[in-house]
This record gives sequence, C-alpha cells and structure tokens, in this order.
Amino acid sequence: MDNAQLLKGILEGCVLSIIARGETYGYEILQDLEAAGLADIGEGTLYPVITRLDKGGLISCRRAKSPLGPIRKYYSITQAGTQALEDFKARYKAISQSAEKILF
Amino acid sequence: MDNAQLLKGILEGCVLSIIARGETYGYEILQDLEAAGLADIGEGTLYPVITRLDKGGLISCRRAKSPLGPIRKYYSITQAGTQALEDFKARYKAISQSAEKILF
DNA sequence: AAAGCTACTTTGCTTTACCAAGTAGCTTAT
DNA sequence: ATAAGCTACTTGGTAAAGCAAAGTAGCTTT
Repeated sequence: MDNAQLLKGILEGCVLSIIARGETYGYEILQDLEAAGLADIGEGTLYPVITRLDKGGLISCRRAKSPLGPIRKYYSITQAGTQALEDFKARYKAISQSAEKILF
Repeated sequence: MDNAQLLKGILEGCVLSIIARGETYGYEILQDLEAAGLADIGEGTLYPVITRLDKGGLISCRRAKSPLGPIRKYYSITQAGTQALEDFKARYKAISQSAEKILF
C-alpha cells in the first residue's frame, strides 16, 4: 500500500490540467507538481506520461530553444485534450466522493 | 485513462475501512462498495484485495456457516490494520488535496 | 430439476508508476 | 579551462494492482 498506487491515474490528469493552464514544458511541469505537493515525481515517471498524452492527441508539441539549457519541447492542450480533461475531472470527483464516503 | 487506474490504491484502503466498521465478509463488502458508488467492482478484483490484506496481517479471518448459501469467511481488522488504515487516510488526504489544487 | 442467488477461487492480461542510467546544452566557480 | 551543477529529455527493466472470464459450490425457489 504505497503512494505509487495511490497516484496511478491521478498523475496523468494532473499533468494534463497543468498543460491546460498554458503552454509549458516537461521540466516546468515537474516543478509545478512539486509545488502542489506531489514531490518525488521522477523524470522517468513524468516524461512517459507526457509522451502518452502526446501520442493520444490530447496535447501538441513544439520545439524551441531555451534561454537556459538545452532545447525544450513546449506542449499545449488540444481540443480533444480539453474534452478528456473534463471527463477526467468528472470521474475523479465521482470516485473521490465515493472513497471519502467510505473512509471518513 | 480509464477508471481502473484511478481506483488503484484507493480500493485497498476502502476495503480495509469497511472491515474496520465491523466484522464482515467478501460478498457483503462488494455490496457496500456498490452502495457507496464504487459499482462494477468484480469479484475477481475484490477477493485478491482481501487476500492481500489478510496475508499482510491487517485483517484476520474466521470461517462460519451462512444462513443463506455457502460458507462465509468473516474478516475483522487487526491492530496493525487499524494503524495501517490511519496511515492510509493521511496519505490519501495529502494526495487528494494536491490533486484538487491542480485540477480545480 | 432447473434457475438463480450466494460465495469464493484462479489464470492471464494490461496499464502505469518507479528506479536507474544515459545523453546533452549551458552557466558558474575554482 | 575544467569541473561542478543546473537544465532538459530518453530509454529499459521491474512490480503493483485492477479486470475479464471462467470455474467450483451451497442453498432456495419455482
């Protein structure tokens, strides 16, 4: 019963939600997650999530030079992604309400 | 991004919490979950969770005849289970608060 | 005796988070 | 100038857990 399992499924929605706030890139997303309290998310965890979202057409990608370091891949949410995010939020709300009814 | 992933990790804590309310058995837990809104949890999903909790010493088991149908295995929470449930609740709260900060 | 509810078990599958390591651009300090 | 350190992304292997499907079986009702 570790945190990894609790995070499953939640992380993907959170990453999508962060991208929905405006164009951003992997490293910055990592910092946003950490700022929200989801610390200890490794790069090897985050980047596959991003790749999945991209392959699924929920976000789109654009390469651009960084003013500080190697090239960045900037991501924006797509229309399909916006829809998927709404669906996710609804499902999250339903499940978390059920869980809280049982737990507390 | 289906419900299965969202449920991961949550289910085990919910089952433990239901058992914490008083001695109960598999089939009844299934109905309690459904009543709380966690429908469509199959037997093939629930019973492995129970087995895991039992093997981990978080619940204890007692066999008894059912007034209606085959023999039941009644489960009660152990002291270790009570502790584990408290830990789980704390971790769940932390993660769900982070998630909600990002999502809503 | 057939149907249907109760009750638990088992097998194989898929998804996804994690760890570890690697590649590489750029800046700052010694 | 070179080593350290931050930025930035990639890849490979592992383990956990929910799910579908099927099986076994006791008991009641029609």
